[in-house]
Amino acid sequence: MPAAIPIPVANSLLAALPRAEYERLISGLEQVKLAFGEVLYQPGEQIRHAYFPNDCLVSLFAVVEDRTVLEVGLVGSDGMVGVPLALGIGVSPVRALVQGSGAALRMESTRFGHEFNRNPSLRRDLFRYTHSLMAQAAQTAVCSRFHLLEARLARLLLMTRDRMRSDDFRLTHEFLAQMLGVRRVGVTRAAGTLQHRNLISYSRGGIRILDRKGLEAASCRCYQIVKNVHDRTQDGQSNRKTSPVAAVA
Amino acid sequence: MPAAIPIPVANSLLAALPRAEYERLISGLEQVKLAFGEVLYQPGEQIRHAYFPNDCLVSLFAVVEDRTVLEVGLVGSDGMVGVPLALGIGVSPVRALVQGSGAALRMESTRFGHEFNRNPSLRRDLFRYTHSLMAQAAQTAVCSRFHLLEARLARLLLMTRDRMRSDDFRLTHEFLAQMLGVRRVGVTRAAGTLQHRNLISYSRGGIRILDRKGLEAASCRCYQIVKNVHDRTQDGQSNRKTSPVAAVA
DNA sequence: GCCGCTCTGTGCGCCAGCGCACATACGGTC
DNA sequence: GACCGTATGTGCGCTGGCGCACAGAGCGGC
Repeated sequence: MPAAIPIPVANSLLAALPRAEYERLISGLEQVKLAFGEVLYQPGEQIRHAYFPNDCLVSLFAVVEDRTVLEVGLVGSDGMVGVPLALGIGVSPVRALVQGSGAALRMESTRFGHEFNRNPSLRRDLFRYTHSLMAQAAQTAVCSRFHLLEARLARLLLMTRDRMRSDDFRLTHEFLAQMLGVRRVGVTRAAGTLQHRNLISYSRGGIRILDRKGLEAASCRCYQIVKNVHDRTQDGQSNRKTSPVAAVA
Repeated sequence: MPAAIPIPVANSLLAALPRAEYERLISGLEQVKLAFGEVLYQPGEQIRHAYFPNDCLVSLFAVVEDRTVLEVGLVGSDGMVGVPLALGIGVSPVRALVQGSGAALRMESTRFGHEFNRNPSLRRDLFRYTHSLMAQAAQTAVCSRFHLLEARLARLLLMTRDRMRSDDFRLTHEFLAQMLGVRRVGVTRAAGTLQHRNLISYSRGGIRILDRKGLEAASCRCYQIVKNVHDRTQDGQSNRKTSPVAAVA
């Protein structure tokens, strides 16, 4: 795909790149459509591509056994799937699963490694994003240990909203249950309560957020904690001139 | 502390450095004694130093509220406290608390930033270590969601053992409870069972592992999963000649 | 050798979420 | 417009861990 053809880039990591670096990168990027349920990585397996979501959503799952699974990260147009590549690691520790279908740009792993080394802005932003993902995983751990399902569900819906940049999206109870590491029935109950409180409405695989503020109030603090880290580390990302890799903020 | 004076370095990250890079680093390192219970970082606060444990042990906690806390990482002589610095971040998302007193080397944050940029071997190893920590956090999340306390306790003891390089260590039920995010009484029960099975023995703040193999059998798979990632990413760390930052393994 | 502090042990009622089983409702297909 | 697959809703008994309260037991200090 020649660099001359403009590709719509909603992905913030790519959009924040200075023109020169962006131009250099774009020739290695390939536009793909990711379908719901598609598995991008399996734990322990080689990472083939880095993915930059444009309008799709990818969940990262820590896996014990095939059904014993918990979401530890959620990647939308704000990030990249494949951060281990930025750390010089070629094997994924998690399962990456497409939760909302849509478009993404991807780059083959070894090529990504080269571009990454040559592109200081990308490097800086990706390190920041990696940090934000770590914080997300850590907070998920406490959260799922201590908080009630209803609050956790609210948090998950809000996180999904932020990454989809939309108030309604397709998502079944079954799938939400997997992400939260609970039974489907548990989600049905919790979602029922939220709907009854007029915070959301849903039917057959579709969810709509009616009252964002209310949902935030119903969620646990973990939502804000993670969001704060994310906002703090991701802002001021564009228009930088110099980009020391490890400048201490 | 002049580079000429040899400091005993048990820390694997430092020990693995090529002589030249090690020499350059050592002058910025200061030896400190870390006392049990000392808090090195608080979430949201500035990171002042990077710490390289020699024979102490530091727990990383994700925090919701002051008492609502879960261990998401355990750092011994195999690693470093302060990995956000390697990602260009100056604020800690977690609480770092000294769990086993002992010696460590530390370096002031901004200086660390500079050395880190100049030192390709350190950079490579630290990125790998960062990845290993991420995997640890992710696995902790699933683990504490799904596994029984007894198995989780066994896992924690094994992880402590590996990082202390010793079969007995000082650790109260109260403290173990904090790490696991459960009541002290829960730990007392679980530890009682493990002792009754002759896998460990303990009394008043001291724990000894009697049967490592048995304890592994009693623990959940998470122990091996995390250990595998760690071993895989950390081996072949010494005697490298070239060190591309993001070589894809 | 006594005191006091910290650490460990036990009992009891409670509850969120589990596993299982089954009932209902929506929506696309032919 | 009948059918079928998928999505959602309800009931019930079970259990791991919780919160609270208190009982012993080791160890250091004086």
